[in-house]
Amino acid sequence: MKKAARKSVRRKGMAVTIDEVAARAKVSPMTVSRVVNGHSKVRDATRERVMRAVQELGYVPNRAASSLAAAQDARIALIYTNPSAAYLRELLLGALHGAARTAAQLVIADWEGFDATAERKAARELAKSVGGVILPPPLCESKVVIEELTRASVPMVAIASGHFSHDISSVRIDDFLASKEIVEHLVKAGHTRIACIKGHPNQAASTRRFEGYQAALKEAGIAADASLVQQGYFTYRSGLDAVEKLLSLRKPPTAIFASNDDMAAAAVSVAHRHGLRVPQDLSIVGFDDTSAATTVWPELTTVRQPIASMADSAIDILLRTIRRKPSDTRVVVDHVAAHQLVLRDSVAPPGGKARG
Amino acid sequence: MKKAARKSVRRKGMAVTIDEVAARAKVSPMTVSRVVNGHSKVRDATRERVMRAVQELGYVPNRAASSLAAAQDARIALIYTNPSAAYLRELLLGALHGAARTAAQLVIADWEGFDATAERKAARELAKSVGGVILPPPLCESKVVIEELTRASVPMVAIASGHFSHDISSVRIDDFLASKEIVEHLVKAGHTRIACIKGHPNQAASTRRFEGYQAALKEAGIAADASLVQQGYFTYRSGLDAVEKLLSLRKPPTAIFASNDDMAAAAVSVAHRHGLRVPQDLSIVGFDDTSAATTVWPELTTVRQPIASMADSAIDILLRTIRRKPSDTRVVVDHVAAHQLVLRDSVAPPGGKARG
DNA sequence: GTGAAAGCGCTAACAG
DNA sequence: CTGTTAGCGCTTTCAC
Repeated sequence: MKKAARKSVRRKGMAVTIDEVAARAKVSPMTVSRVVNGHSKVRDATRERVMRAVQELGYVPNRAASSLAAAQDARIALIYTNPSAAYLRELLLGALHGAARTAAQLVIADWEGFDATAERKAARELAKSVGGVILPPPLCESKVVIEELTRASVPMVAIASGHFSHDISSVRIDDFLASKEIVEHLVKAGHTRIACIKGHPNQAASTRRFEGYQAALKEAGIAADASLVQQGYFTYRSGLDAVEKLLSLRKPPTAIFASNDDMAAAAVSVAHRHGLRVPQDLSIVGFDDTSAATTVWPELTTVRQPIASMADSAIDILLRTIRRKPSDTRVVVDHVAAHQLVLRDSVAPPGGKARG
Repeated sequence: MKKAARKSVRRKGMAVTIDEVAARAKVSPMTVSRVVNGHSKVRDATRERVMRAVQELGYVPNRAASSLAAAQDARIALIYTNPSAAYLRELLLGALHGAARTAAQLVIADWEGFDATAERKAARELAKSVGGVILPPPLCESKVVIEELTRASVPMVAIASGHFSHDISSVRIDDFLASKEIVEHLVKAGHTRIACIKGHPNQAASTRRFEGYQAALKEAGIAADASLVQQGYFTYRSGLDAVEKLLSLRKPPTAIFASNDDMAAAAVSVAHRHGLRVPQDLSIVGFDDTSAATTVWPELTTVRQPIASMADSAIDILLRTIRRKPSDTRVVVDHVAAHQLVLRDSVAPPGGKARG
């Protein structure tokens, strides 16, 4: 049997290697590689033979070996500062999925509480050790971070940034349109006194969402009422305060549009504290469709922002940029994902009657 | 200059390699490797020279290359079913940290909604592709999963399982003691009508926590009152129902011990809905110290279970087992992490007065 | 203590 | 369409 595959001297485990598969399928390892990675130029019969061998042997490619060989040493950083648990969970899950899919190495870092100096230092440090960076809000608005990373020519992608800046790539939804649609949903239900809890002022998405709210009102011919607009900061706590003020108004709103689910959940809590039923006495809608939306009772009508799959896409974009030859011109992409209205149980017509 | 390091033909990136560091420090790559990995047998002077070179060049070892060379192709799976967002966030963060530290490759999978058949199939599949598995509750109680994985001799570690079973390694806290302590805290504040919302019956930790509650009461000489014990399922929603029942009692409790933070947060919400102030009219404590505890107002007094660092430890244990020579005897470890009482603002003496 | 040689498992590049 | 060659960057093994 001169067909014997290379002998492994140092192998510890007993994992199946590409050579064993190749031997079994009677092809070269290279062909196996092509089949496994879905390259096109392989005859169907060959492909099938290889697949069968893969199946029979239970072959799983060694990520370490392929990244090494492909020189795709792509380390990608995902840095964050105090997002809600539900938001970070989505972000992490999506990035992890993308990293597994592409064999990228994910580096997670918490930059909570960094001032500009610390941010600059951390960014400089980061630039030395990774090939790309994912920037969720509010870091994607940080001049300091973008400046340092740009200087080191480390590709970045802003995720859910609310707008496209031409400086860096971004993966986002159309926040304006999304919030306009959900406020229109409230209008269609018959509401005219619709309050808005704005998001954190340091984030562009907050502005977009507020503009969507204003646009929906304007198109419906509803006059803007400044007393119905409260500043929030995307946290549950800030939502508590904002709604407390709203419900203490002489003429309180019949519906509340919160700029994210956490604040909407807070609204439900305060409404109950005030003895109001949701949605009969007060309709409430959120934004993002994180798990916060389905945690509370009643479950929230909201807009789905597919954060996990956005993070996944972000990794693709980064990898594409990293693998591009340096000679290629720099490309900045703007990926706008689809949002989706999610109708649940927190909206009813005004006037105390439950929804049909 | 015949010192020139190996020429790289296929290298895409510009990352610093071990050879460059070696050249600069005038030692062999092997010595650099030893220094970087903290092996002992290196002269101090040499070590220092290498460290300086590493520093100056900004060298970061290539994980892919080292895992490949060390044949530590350790793929570790973390599978989960519907934990709360806050819980999963901690789990993910910890596992990610451990994976980055050790160059293990993390595989995350959602097994939500699998029946026994699907679980068995998935476990069999998983066994073929990973070297170790982390099992958070309730999967760590799944006979089917443990059976399949044991049969394939894939090392597992149960995390936060509530007890040690001798079948598989576990990383946990002492749930009994932890809950006993927090209930004692309630007792010390003067409460005698202390309710308990139990956790999901499919998890051993639920039982331990309930036993801790009972023990604290017994030691304080407080008679058990079955009407003050409600079944919960660790979800916010189940907490809502349980507390609703508790507060409708002719003689409602003055304090509630919820078996996790999500249910405690639900308790706060229901209390408010009933017009009760927390903690003046009702004290509430949780368990875990996830972000749910600090999201609500007032912030919850709870017991900290260091989930993230437990996940991190789990990876270490798995790796140690995986790397052990097959000839070594099988070792099952029981790692009990320290819990910690976290005093915040949700507890006051009974009788309507705020805490000093 | 330190170094030289020999791969780990895979894939880019180039033949055929 | 398929195979051959030559490594990717690191660590093991075994000399010295």
